[in-house]
Amino acid sequence: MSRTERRTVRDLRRGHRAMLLRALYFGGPASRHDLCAATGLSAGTVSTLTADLLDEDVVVEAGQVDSDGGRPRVLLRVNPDHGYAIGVDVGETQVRVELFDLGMTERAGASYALHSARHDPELVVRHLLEGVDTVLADSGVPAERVLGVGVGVPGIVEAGPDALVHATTFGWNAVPFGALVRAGTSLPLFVDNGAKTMGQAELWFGSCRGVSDAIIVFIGSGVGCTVVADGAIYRGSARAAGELGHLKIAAGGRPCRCGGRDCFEAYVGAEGILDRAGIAADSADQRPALARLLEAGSPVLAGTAELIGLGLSNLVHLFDPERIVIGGWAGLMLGEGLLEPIRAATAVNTMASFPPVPIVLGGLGADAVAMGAATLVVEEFLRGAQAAGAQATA
Amino acid sequence: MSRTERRTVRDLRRGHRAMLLRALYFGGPASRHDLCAATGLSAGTVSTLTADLLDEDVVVEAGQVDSDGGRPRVLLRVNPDHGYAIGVDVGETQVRVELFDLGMTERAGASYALHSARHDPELVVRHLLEGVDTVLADSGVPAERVLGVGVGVPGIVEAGPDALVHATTFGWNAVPFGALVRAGTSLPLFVDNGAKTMGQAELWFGSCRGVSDAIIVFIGSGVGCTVVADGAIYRGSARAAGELGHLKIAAGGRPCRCGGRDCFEAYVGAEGILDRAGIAADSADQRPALARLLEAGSPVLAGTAELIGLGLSNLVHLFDPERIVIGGWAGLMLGEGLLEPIRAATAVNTMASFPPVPIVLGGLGADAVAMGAATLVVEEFLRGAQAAGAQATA
DNA sequence: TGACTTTTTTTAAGGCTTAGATTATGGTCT
DNA sequence: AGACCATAATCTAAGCCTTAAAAAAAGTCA
Repeated sequence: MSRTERRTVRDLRRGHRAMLLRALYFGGPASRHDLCAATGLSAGTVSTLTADLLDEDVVVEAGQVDSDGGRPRVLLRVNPDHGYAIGVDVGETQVRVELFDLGMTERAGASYALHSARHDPELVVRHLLEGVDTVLADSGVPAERVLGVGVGVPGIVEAGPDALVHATTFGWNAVPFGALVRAGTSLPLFVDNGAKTMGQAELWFGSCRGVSDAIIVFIGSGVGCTVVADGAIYRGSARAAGELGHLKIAAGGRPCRCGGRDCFEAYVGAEGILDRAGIAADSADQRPALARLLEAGSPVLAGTAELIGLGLSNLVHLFDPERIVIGGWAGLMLGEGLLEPIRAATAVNTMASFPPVPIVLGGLGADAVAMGAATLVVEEFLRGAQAAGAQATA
Repeated sequence: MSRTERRTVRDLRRGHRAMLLRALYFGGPASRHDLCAATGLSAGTVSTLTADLLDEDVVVEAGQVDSDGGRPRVLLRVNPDHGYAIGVDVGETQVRVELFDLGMTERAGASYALHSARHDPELVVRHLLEGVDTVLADSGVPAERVLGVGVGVPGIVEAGPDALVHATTFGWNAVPFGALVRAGTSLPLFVDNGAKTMGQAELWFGSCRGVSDAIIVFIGSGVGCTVVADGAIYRGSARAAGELGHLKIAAGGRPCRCGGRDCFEAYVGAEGILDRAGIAADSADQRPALARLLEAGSPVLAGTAELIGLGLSNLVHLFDPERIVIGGWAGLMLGEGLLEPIRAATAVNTMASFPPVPIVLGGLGADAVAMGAATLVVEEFLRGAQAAGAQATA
């Protein structure tokens, strides 16, 4: 039943243009000849398409490669200064705003601490807007060259212009986050779950590069995940897929902050782990508290690895991924010491007929959420690839 | 990263042709004018494409619709006799072979009983091949008009020409099922997991018609499921996705026939239910035994509904479906009396931020596996839509 | 019978890709 | 140094495809 779109002969060109741009973006500098091989297009088509892109300054030349007996090939690459993307991580402890060029080099950043029970949407939005102004000023990038702002938030983000956010841990219930931000800026806006933006960052630049079926698990205070199916993020019918944190994994009856019981997150999220170890920590203190716990050792940790493995085996059975990545600040901390037990527990709980699934740590650190949020903007750019000005004023 | 294919101007026509054929196949009889609206193509294109299809006898006229003041529209539909598809259900208790025309009307069928511990691959293949000969003879359809044979088998089916099958319950470990069948027939062959073929049948003709994100749960002796993502079946990296049966759901420690513990199937599959109720039944006797249990009532049943609801809530959290369908012979039997408790248990275990998910029973009965297997053949036909002869001899 | 509707087919125009020919650019051999 | 070769990039002619508009077909209604 999968929908196929009507296509005109011009869509071919648009599609090929996007293909070429993707190949150039992810395939580093390449000559026109290389692009023929990468895209399967003929030399003539590559030639005219690249001429367009060069004209528009989307692509620039990047030196030559000496040949051994022939005309040297001219390398091309996406112009990193053609446009910029702002990524925002709305986390439990802070709002982090970063400005990237198209090459995903960070040009400026700003952070605003949040305190427990002070996750007022208006405050968060004020921080966000101030952050945008700050990174623009610090980097000297004019606003009209910014292709958009991507935001990663906790909880479920409904589709639609208002981007309604449901985040139980923030006490947000259908907060029109998108509408609030749009009231303060005219930049194109993209809002998604933070675990998903992290997943996209790992998919594009981290431990999942080139993998087409993968799962990226985010472990912070809470737990979420990104499912990558056939190279794209799987979102489900209401953009709520991947709510790994509230999977029911055991019959111990442990209450979860979502109001339910037996949720995965209540056992293996940082808050859950600390609580099970008898440590009460304010959200801002969880990182050091977890670090101390890991250093001191605790019987809770072995059980945590077991439970994570159990959860991951469920993901393997249902999604059959090629690879699993563990990220998020707590996930990265846990992974340092517990990766082997987690791998073992996952294997034990997985049927033998499944091929063994590599489990690795995220390669981008804890900043991946903001970077991934910026990739939402770049994704749109790669799809359409209009000139920067045209997009910003649309 | 999602791959885009290079396309030539002729691919446009091929794509539009397939689009048109799909619209006609699923949209019932329609006039050329209707097809313009359905596909978005211009009248001219629809006219030439349908002319081709009529020439090739893929499509036939199906009467006229009287107009009120204008040229009457000529209705077109896919020619049901243009080709035929054979679907095979390799189940725990029998091998069922059915022959369908393109309109999915059953033209002939044959069954071969299997007995416990007699799931020898060679025997199954012999039954299958004999069944194919029988349905051809009974229906009078010449073999060269058969577009292919689709087979639904238990367990995991690896991609590749040999179609290696791993089915622990049959004792099959990497059985080259496809190779064995191909040795006995030259018809195009499609092999997939039986739960997935059933899912595709429900998606095309049953309780999931027109739904683009759904989950179809198969409950028989064991348990499996089909994940429909964006109108297509989600298969994962090794075609093993959707192994719902071996999801870990509780910490009761109940052993599963897969060798693991706490598997969903060990609790809510027919075998598991009967076992928990203290009834030992040979695979051939499970249906009547379960029927008796349901009639007599048992405290095990309420718990079963609870556990099914728990499992379904996990699916909701991870996949965010628009709808859940319960099928399979045991699922349909359980659903008659337990659908409400299952719905309630699912809702209780699902976070409030999820929209409520309708849970319904399969609409095609227990024969859906074989029908779905035949749809694998039709799916290929709709993709390429070559003439019947050309495909069979390829 | 003639005006009006609606459906289909035909026709002219414009765009796209490809394959092959041509031009550009530099190395290699004598 | 100059002729010749190899590789890269561009140009050109040919073939398809879709669309929009015009024309034809087939009825209804006054």
